[in-house]
Amino acid sequence: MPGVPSLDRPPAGPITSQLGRRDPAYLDGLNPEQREAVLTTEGPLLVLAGAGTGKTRVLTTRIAHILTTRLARGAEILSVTFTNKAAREMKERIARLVGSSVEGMPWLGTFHSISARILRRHAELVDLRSDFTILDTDDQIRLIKQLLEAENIDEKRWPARQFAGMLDTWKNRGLLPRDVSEADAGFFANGRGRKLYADYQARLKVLNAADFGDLLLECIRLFRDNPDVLAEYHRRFKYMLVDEYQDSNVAQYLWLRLLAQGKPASEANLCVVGDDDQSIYGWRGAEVDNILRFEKDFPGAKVIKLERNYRSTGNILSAASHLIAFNESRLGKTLQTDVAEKGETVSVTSVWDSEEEARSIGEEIEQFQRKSEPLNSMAILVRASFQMREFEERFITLGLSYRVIGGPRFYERREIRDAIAYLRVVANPSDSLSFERIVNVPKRGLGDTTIRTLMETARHQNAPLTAATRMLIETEELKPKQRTTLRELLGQFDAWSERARGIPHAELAEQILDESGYTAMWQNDKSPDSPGRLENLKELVRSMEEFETLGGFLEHISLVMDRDTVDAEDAVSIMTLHSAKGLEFDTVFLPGWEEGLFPSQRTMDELGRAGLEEERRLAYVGITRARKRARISLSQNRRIHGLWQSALPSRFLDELPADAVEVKDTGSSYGGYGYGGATASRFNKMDPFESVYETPGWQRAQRQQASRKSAGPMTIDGELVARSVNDPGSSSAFKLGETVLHLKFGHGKVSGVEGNKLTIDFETAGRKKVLDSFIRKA
DNA sequence: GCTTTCGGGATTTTT
DNA sequence: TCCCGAAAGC
Repeated sequence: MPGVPSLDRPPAGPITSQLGRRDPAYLDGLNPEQREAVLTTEGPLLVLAGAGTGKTRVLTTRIAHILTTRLARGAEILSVTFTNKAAREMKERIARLVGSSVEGMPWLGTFHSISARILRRHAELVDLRSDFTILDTDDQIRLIKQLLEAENIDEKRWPARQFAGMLDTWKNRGLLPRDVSEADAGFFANGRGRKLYADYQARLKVLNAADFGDLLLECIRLFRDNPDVLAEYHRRFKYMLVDEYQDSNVAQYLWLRLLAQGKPASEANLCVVGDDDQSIYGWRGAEVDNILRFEKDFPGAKVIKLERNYRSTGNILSAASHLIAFNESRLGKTLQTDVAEKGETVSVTSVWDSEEEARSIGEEIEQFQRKSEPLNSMAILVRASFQMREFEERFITLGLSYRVIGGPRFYERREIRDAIAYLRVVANPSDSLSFERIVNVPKRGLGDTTIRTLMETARHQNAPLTAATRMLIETEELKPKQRTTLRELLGQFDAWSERARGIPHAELAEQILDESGYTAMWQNDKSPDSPGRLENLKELVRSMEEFETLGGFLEHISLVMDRDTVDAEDAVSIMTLHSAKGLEFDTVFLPGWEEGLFPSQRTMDELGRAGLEEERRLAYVGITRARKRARISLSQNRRIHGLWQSALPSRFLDELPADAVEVKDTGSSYGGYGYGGATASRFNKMDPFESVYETPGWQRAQRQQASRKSAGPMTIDGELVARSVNDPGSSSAFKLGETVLHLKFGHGKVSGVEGNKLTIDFETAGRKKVLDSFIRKA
């Protein structure tokens, strides 16, 4: 192991000096704070790592340090991440540092994969068998639908999706059926929410299954009810590390606390790393509070702030820091850079509509491309995925290669889930849900009636679906045709299970797909996406080869829903702000900075001030993704759900520091009479427009104006929503030739009406195209 | 049992 | 506006 310090050093005591005269190579290049975070191995430690401050480096180096100084072996370190991607990355980096394989770190993984591992070992203690199935959202919803039907609950009125969402929320909070308050559960299906939850859990046990939430909850139950088991893990884990701690939810917190209880809280060797300013998953149950109160939970915890940013230019950091400072609930960090160069200013560009936004960003990208900037170094980060389409369309026209990150995941595709269902039944014939999924896929002439009979028998006999089917085909209960079909299908499954022992599982999968008629089903399908589906199936078989056993592959599938898109092609990335966390690019485009879209109105409605702060953190995440250039844009008009809506500039724009920001105006690009300047005004304190339209009075006026128009536009936080141009009942209240007043452009005469878009000749500003919601009669 | 049509809904997303 | 998922028709 060249370059790695010898393994027989004495355990590290307080900091460097005892490590020997010369520091080990892995500490090279760490700044003092990072180094301290690595070397403070004993006791609780909170590392607050701002964006781009080398968080992952600290984590991996810390583990490398523990390993090389022999404080613990790999198997004695618990290190938890949220995503499989992060876990994979850490494994790779530790391997690079320590120079050996990572096989020795069995407890590095996500909360869920580690929980699954623990549960399989002690399954019988939580009423499961060790081969329990892990349900994903899709399975979960199918199961809930069955329950709703059994309870005679109208699925139209009480959608299974909604209940799945509630279950998720409860499980995130660590609530069992008995803990759910009536108030919480009561409204669903007229007070049957709690019973449904209990029924659902009972059903899971019958199916020998656990959903994602259960992986954690059952683990918590296991630890609480079996102190001896918990003690075993206390002895095992000498060091615990948690990445992205700001994203942890209540259940994960409880899980962690139990595991940390082996010692008094003030002595726990627990290191959590995170950034309260990057907590963007509150809507999914993450509790920023976990990180905010770490010091209370673990008295005497050391807190180390990493504030030196190695990623972005001064202007970008200044913009991000200035913005995030508007949040009240934060621990407070300030990013600093050693680089004297401030770099390019952050630009804010106002455009007429989202089409122009896509066009101008496309042009800019082409310019960069001409200057030999790789497309890989550029990204477009949007708030909501519907914004992506406009860019895709534009880039296709331009012939600009792009890739969409996120989006429908590979393992969620129908053909993949079907194929997996076949494999699951082969691996575990009592997997009723999977059997049910594919029993009539491809179509085998088994309808509702047949399947219902199967399920009822299974319920009466308290047996898995396959076993029930086996029984039924020996009776006269089914029609001869169906009986034969089922007998043949079961025969096929028997044959496959038999073969599973003899041949490689990838090969087996191929045979199953062919012999079941599944491949043929898509080959005969004329729809345009069937070739893609066949391609995906091939890809699935290919990816199976990487696994030793079928079981190993299926476990991976259930827990690792992401797929590495190792895409060599040079392309611009398009993704949501959420999926951009943890990534970085030279140039980042941030479109759609408009009130209602970003910050999202819905978040603010649902979570109030906390929601606004989370949106602001999202903006912070977005800006800090940029190394050299951040380009913000906003559109004055946006079509959402087919409705034209006028938009006000995002309040976040006001929170950017004037000296790091440059306001551009492409108003002219809309046929020469674009409605530009409104944004500029937000940075120009002389302009009356800004001061006026933000006052409560102006907003009230707008609201009144809105309510006066019958069936008129809705009000969004005091802002008028533009009406559809196509809506005949909503032609503008303004007439040609009428004299009007615009808050920015002053007096003018209406020279054109097009739905609620008006062309107006202003006395001073000339001809402009504006929305009527910005206009008052003079 | 399979295909068409209608209606409702429409952020962010991992495991 | 557009897409997806459940009832009606063949």
